Amino acid sequence: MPELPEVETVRRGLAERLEGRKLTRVVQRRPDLRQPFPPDFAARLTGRRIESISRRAKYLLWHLDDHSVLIMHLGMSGRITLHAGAGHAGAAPGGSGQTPGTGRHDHAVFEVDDGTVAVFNDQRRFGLITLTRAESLAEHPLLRDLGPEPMGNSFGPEALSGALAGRKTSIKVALLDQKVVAGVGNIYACEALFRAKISPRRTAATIPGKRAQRLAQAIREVLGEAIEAGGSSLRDFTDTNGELGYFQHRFAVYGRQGEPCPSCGGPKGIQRIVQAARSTFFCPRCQR
DNA sequence: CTTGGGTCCTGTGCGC
DNA sequence: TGCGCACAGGACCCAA
Repeated sequence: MPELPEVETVRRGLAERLEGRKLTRVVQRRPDLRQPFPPDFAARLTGRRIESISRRAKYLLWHLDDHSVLIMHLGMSGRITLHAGAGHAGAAPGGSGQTPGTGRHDHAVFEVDDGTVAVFNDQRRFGLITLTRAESLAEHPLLRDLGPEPMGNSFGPEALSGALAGRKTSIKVALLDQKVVAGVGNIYACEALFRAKISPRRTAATIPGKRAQRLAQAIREVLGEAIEAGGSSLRDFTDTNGELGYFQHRFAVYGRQGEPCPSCGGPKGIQRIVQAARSTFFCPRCQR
């Protein structure tokens, strides 16, 4: 589900209400997600202060006051919601009236010292939660091979064409490789290629020069606009308050097979193909 | 090294 | 109404 813009939207919601707070209660409700929780998970977190919450690619990083870092990934269906403390008499969003954190797919619960409760929910359990040390964060196996942050200074046309050099796979499949650029997923790969007018079927290595410029620019633009819109909500995604994102209304191609191309209006319209077992949407007339 | 395919898991929507 | 299949914002692991 969540790609970079959705994870960034969640990060902002969490940071606003959890940074500076102390974890007073942590509940682990099953032994594993995509991988096992670390040993003594709840005990190692309880009493720790959350100093900051950052993001790398699609990973959320909770930096704690003992130099440990809580790493979270939302997989395809993960979400994190915040619920006001019991004394605050606010309707808990998405909680359907019951105690937050007790739902069928609520896998971990984090309560802080003002009573706010963060609930990690993941229907498909492709997400993960683990702990590491701040000193070795960059070398963590989950993070060490990630490519540049697309919104950062180390990403641009040169970095992109460098990462694509010699690769015979299609540009669409290459963009999903987190080593090429970190945080792009299926939706934004399709949307960026449309904006750059590049065919998703084009061989990745044939992108350098002007195409790499257009594509790097398109990736930054589409991700930036999606972050501003609070991400995209197709089926499960909500922000930490249970609110939907609205960038899905601005998709040019994703999920729009058969509709006229918003750019050329061509007769065949938007096509859907399958690449590496994922749907790709594009306009064969505009994208070359 | 790259690449393609299968896999994890639950849920929904469609055609028959 | 029921059943089976395709598909869903991701990313590992393994064989070739």
